[in-house]
Amino acid sequence: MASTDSTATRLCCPPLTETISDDQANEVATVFKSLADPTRLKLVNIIASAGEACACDFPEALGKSQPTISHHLAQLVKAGILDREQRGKWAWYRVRSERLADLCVVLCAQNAC
Amino acid sequence: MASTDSTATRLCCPPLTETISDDQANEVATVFKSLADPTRLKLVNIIASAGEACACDFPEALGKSQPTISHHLAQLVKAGILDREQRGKWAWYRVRSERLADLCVVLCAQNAC
DNA sequence: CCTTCGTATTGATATTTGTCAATATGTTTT
DNA sequence: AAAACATATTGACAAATATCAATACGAAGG
Repeated sequence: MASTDSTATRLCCPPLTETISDDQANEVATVFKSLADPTRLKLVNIIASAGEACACDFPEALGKSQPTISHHLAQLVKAGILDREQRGKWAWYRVRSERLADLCVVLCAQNAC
Repeated sequence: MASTDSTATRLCCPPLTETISDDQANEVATVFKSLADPTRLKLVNIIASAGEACACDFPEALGKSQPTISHHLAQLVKAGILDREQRGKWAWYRVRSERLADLCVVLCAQNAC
């Protein structure tokens, strides 16, 4: 039996009593996958630390081709990690903090906190 | 310019002022990668919710072959997510909560909280 | 309208990855 | 020592992925 005491004060969220479903596992894995690449992590990090950032700056900042950057950004948007906004001919990106927070909740549910 | 107000009370940890290094990005990406698979997520979830679990139960529980399970467990151990303990002929696994908490810190550093 | 320029898509390729059958390793029991 | 059983490793293969060159799309500005 598990040793979780459900009465204790917890920092984040309650521990899971049931195991996650196939759908949940697939969904969460998809989001983790979007963060499981150094280039995408750096994109998120740059955008998060700047508040928002233009796609035009990433190829030089990361030493990757424009199509590669575009591909990674699209993946992050599809996973719900980034928001995209067109401004004239430039594309600006922001981090969706709630989505990152969702991941924290998942981690906490595995007794991370 | 970023819109982060460094004076505000924060739940988890301070926001990053500098972007992460190549090494950091590679390291964190590796750990996220270990969680970026539905089968591995379920392994972690089962082990976390039970406190500890024996490898012998996973093939049936997850509908995957024994070598496949063994491979996934090895990846999680290598990434530091699981601890392995040999008991007689059985292998028992536990979740390394600190390592999951480390990921929360990374997420929080991207303004997740 | 035509050009320019930023971004997205397509096509191609090398690498990585998830999976299982077959086999090896290692531990316990007889 | 030999048999039995749990786990790990090897080999093989299909599928997914990261990357870039070439090209297409779309929005400003002349």
